[in-house]
Amino acid sequence: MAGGRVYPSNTSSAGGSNNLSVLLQSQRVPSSSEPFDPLFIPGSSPSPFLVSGTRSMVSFEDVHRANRANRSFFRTFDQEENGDEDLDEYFHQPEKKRRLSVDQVQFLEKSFEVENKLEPERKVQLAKDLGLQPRQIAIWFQNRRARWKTKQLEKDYEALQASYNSLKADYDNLLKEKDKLKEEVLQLTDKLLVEEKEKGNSELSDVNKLSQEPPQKLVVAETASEGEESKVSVVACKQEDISSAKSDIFDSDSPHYTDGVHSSLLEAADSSYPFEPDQSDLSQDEEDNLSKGLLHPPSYIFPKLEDDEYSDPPASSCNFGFPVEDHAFWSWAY
DNA sequence: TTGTGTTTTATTGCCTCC
DNA sequence: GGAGGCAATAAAACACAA
Repeated sequence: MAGGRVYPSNTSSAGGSNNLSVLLQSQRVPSSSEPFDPLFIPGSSPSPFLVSGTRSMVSFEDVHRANRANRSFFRTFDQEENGDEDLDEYFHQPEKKRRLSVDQVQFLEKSFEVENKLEPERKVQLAKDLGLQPRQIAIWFQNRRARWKTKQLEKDYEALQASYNSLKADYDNLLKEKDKLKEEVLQLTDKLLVEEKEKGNSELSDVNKLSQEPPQKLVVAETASEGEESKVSVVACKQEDISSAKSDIFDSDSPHYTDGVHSSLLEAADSSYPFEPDQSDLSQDEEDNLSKGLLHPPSYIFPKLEDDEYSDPPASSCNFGFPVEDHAFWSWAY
């Protein structure tokens, strides 16, 4: 026994049987046709249940008659009591567990719905009403609470799973939307690059025509608006990405630079700069190469080449025209 | 009929509360 | 320290397929 607790054995009539149950046991002579009538003692119980100890020898005419077809412990009793010769063996064999009747269980269920905890008074009252041992009532409530807890856990789990599935669906939809937007941004970026490239080509041909003119003409390009400058940087950045060879343009270690000063500028200042030779003879491919920066870029594309920016290309040169603050966007998009 | 899985009843040991 | 609750578990009762 746990903790010195002494429980009257529910499977032993010696432990918990009262006088009534002893009387009932002694009178128990069920027949296969009417197994309960001999057990019925009119007016002997205030409740429809009259059980002797754990054997659950019930004599409840009302409930019994209403539930003859029900599977109850009476059926078990009937099955086991098939003749007088078995009776003696039955009464001497070790007590077996008997299930409560459907009506007893219903009664207990109703009581459980009202309150799942069992106060001592209620326990005694239920035991009286059902003709069971108070200990049986306590055990039933205990087991019933355990079942309720298990069911509750299952419900909680299902609720959590439903919530998770819903959230995951939302998340998946957001991911799809993000990919869609990402694709859209790429398409728009490409479109912008193509436009800038075309614009660059047309301006380049203008420069080629003007290359014979004094250098102060180029200053006009240098004083271009800030918006135009950023657009140009878009082209420059994309060029970087196209080929590593092109990065030489921005590399301070590149032979194209002299002490951080782009040679083209120095050469541009020199009227003898060989850039001038017959620009009109440039093929379309060469012009493309020029616009892609494969050749020395014209100063109007890279204004202020003398600045330290060129020895150490700013991060913003890689922002595809977006301000630096938009890096958060790109980190999100990629 | 029998083997097997599930449900129900009951026990045990530990813990908390008064 | 006793009463009662709970988790783990045993064991009987039951359901059901083969």
